[in-house]
Amino acid sequence: MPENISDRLGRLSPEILSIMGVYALYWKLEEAFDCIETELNHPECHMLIKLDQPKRMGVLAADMLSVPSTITATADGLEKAGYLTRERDPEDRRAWLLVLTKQGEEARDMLVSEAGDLFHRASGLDAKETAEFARLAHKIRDNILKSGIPEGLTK
Amino acid sequence: MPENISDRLGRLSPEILSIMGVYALYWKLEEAFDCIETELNHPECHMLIKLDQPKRMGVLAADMLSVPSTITATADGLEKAGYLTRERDPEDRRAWLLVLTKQGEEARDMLVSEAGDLFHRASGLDAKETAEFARLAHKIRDNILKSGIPEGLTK
DNA sequence: CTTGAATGGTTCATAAACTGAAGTATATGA
DNA sequence: TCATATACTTCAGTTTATGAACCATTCAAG
Repeated sequence: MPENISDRLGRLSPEILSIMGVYALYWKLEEAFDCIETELNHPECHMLIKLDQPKRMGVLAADMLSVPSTITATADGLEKAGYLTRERDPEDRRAWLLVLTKQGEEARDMLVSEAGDLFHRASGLDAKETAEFARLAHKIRDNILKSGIPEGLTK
Repeated sequence: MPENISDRLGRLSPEILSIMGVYALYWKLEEAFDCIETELNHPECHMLIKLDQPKRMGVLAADMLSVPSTITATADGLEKAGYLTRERDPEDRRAWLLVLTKQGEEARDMLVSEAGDLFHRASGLDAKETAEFARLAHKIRDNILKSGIPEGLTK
């Protein structure tokens, strides 16, 4: 019965098409994340990927459009499992820097490479299309982080 | 202190850039969804948007990369609130067709228009870039639905 | 027909994830 | 030095998602 699943979407606006594509990809990636590193749950994977360098928890919260308490919980898990350590930020001793351990670095490298692979398989895009998609996605992310942090749009 | 939030991502692969962009956009859209129709929660919004025509619950589950029990719960909420009705599919009386009511149609129209607006504001893309992004996103979604339904990759 | 297996949804108990409000410690400015 | 703001933590409560067992209908054989 699932013959015409990707059905007549022609009349939908580019914005809705974009949103549907983004949601499909997000859901697919989340689903696929289950199958690589059983040790880690989703938010831990997300945080690990973002820790390409030591970062303050507040920065991560902004980066992940999340709130401090969520970041605390996720960091707790990663710290307890030995993937990172908390170090006081010398520039502001109220803040913590999350620093990956050796184990954390290795897990992150693995994750990043797996995720790249995943994107490739899930999206089905070739190199040129991927580059173009990445360019636009990067631009979108910049715009979101720029506009999303200072104000709040509604709250 | 949040001066260099969108920091040196130059060395990240296009795949990771894409993923980060997709996640940022997804999270931003989800956050923004909170602010339009307080009556509806997120999964209900998603389902409503997908119901551009009557659909079977199984089709929706495939479409949303979800499982039947989740679809049941979401449909229950929408039905109880008067946005849709269940009708037996005449072609297979085991299956239900989810059909939007007048109220559901109106809510959907509003949502679709709001979501389009949201995408516009969140992404910051111009019309040409949006069209290109939509083209790639649509292609990605097609690929995911095509490959995602039959097999399962790992399970 | 009648039977057995497959399919479309539902129920329910549980787990995973997120959040806001109140609290602690440090910083900053008057 | 004191008041206020910031960075993070704690915790209790909500929301969301899920798998396993279940019911009803269909389909394919005999």
